[in-house]
Amino acid sequence: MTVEDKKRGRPQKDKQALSKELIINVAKQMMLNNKKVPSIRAISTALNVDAMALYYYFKNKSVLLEEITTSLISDIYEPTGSDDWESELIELSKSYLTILYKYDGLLKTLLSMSSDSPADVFIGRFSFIVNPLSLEKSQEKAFLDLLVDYLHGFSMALACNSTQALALDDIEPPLALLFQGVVLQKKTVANGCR
Amino acid sequence: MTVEDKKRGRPQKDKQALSKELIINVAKQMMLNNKKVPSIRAISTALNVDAMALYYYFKNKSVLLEEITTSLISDIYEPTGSDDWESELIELSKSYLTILYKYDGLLKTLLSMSSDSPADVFIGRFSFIVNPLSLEKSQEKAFLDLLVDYLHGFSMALACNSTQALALDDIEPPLALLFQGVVLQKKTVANGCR
DNA sequence: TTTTTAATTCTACGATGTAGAATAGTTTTG
DNA sequence: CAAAACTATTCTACATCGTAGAATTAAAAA
Repeated sequence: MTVEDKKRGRPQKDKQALSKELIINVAKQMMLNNKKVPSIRAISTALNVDAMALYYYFKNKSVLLEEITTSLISDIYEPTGSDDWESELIELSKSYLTILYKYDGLLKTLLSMSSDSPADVFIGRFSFIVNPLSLEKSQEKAFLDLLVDYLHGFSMALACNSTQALALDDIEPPLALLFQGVVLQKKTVANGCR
Repeated sequence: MTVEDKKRGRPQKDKQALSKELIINVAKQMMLNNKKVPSIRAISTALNVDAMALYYYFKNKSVLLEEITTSLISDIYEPTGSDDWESELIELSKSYLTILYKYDGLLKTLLSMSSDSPADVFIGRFSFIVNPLSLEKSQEKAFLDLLVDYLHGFSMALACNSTQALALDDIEPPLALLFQGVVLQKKTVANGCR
């Protein structure tokens, strides 16, 4: 009875607002501001709505987080089609890391999602970029696995090392090593050097 | 007033038990059994002690987790000194992953610890194993960074993919790629192949 | 013997996720 | 047009969590 005293029941048709999109957007904004996953109550407060209202739109919190995660896909770097695959991969990696960094706490959600996750999009774009290398299937898989798990690990390290500032460029030497490995492997096979 | 009704105050000298070590050991065992970080209350119940008793030994839960993490160091593979650095690194990596897998939820703790963490021990043993390669400082760092972050990422993937069984061997192709990169890089420099 | 210190339990608070019911509009149906 | 069904919301309540602070009791020191 302080100031607010919301009326129960379905709201009148005029100014209802509240929708999946609104909830997701507000939650995303809170993640950006507070650098952590907000509580259901915090989101609902920001929306000026009862906490349980969110459960009309999402079965539970983890579904909400999954949908937030899915909605991040559009932020992932879109390869230009240039044949400078190394630069393209670096660009892709950095944009992926930036997302994981900005929306801290979503990595676990992302990894436990079966599909529609930014990881899948990452994989698709990786394949596209790396296609001109015409690597063997198994080689490409090893390359990809090493890369994505590396990025996930790096992103966790970023998130935990609160002392350090974001040092995205730190991925370059390891990536360079990785790329050289792939390149040299191909060249070696090609001209018989050993 | 069910059955138990513990006496308050300092216990008599005879059968006190309770110590840092006991708490840590019980907590570790619970992590192994339940595959997750136990709550303070759960640990104290297992110890048949009030929850707040644990706070006499640890400032807060995260300190307890840090000490658990530190205590895992002894489980990390000790290199034999063999000059087969690739096998040694694989062995080291697998033992590290096994720990991270068995004690799920400790990765975050580990990453935010400033020292005495298994990661530091890992780094030390890595350096030892890789020493005969006499890599340049920056090369060795890139190698290490790529490896540890890869392992951390892989371990997260393991922990999240609850459907799959532990597939430690899946790290071998990526590691092979990584190793080949390092090796070929050296050979190339050595005999001028390009 | 008194005082201090050590080791414990009790009570309680503020988060958190969320189940279940009450409520009040809106839409559909007879 | 009234009744029934559905939709979208608030309210109340619970279990769990970490942990602050005080009370309590035994042991150790003075």
